[in-house]
Amino acid sequence: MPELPEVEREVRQLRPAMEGARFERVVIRRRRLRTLLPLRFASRLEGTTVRALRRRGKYLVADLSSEATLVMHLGMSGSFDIRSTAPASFAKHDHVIFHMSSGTTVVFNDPRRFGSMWLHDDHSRTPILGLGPEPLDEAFTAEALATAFRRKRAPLKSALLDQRVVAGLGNIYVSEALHRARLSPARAAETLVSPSGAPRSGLRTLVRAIRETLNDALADRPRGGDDFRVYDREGRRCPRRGCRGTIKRIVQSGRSTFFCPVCQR
DNA sequence: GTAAACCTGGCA
DNA sequence: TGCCAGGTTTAC
Repeated sequence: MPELPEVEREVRQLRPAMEGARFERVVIRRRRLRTLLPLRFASRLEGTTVRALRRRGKYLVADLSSEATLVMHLGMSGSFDIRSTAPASFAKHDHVIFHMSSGTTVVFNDPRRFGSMWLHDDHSRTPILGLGPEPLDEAFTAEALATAFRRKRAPLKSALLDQRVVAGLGNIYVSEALHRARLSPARAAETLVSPSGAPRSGLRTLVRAIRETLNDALADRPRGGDDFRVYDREGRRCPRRGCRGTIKRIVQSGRSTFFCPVCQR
């Protein structure tokens, strides 16, 4: 469940267990995640304290007392379990276990193993380095997006999935935000930028729509099913007031996109 | 640019 | 059995 709102929720839940706490024992049950955890991963972590736990895009970032940084990504199916007592046994896909000095045990579970972790001494070559702006930060403006979209022929859908353009959007919230902005996912990104490089009005609408979509998702309780306007709603009525359209599913660069062909242009 | 690859599990 | 899944990277 991992786009920006879900990762943010994960970070907020982990904070009480991890911030200010020390890694007492780290157990790696499977080293081969999306990347291979280095041999000394556990020993380098043990004894260090988490100064702060934060989110950057879809990454969780722990700043450590050792000056190193622990970066974590949930992939498609990763999640953290917080247990107040050390579990007697582990589930099939429990890959990494943090025994914290706070007394809680944090278990990283990931059936598909698309998630991973990195431990960096220096701040170079971190996966978070190339990320675009945080969509909920002030730096995420129509002007900033216009720079990224200028002469970009890619459809809006794939342009917004590009984490270098904006960090944290995924397949669900791109569909949701584009519907809210009444923009077609197939439209070329560059059509929202004027020849001078200035943002067109649709781009301002899009920036607002992205913010609202993410803020709504953050305010809600965890996803429960019928929470989306268009995502996974092929064949259903468009939820926009007065629109008689039907939600369509198309495939763009190998991934499902849901939209209303009537009100999204 | 898009397709395939990395994995497992759930569902028609 | 085959297809689909909220991600990212690598390879045509």
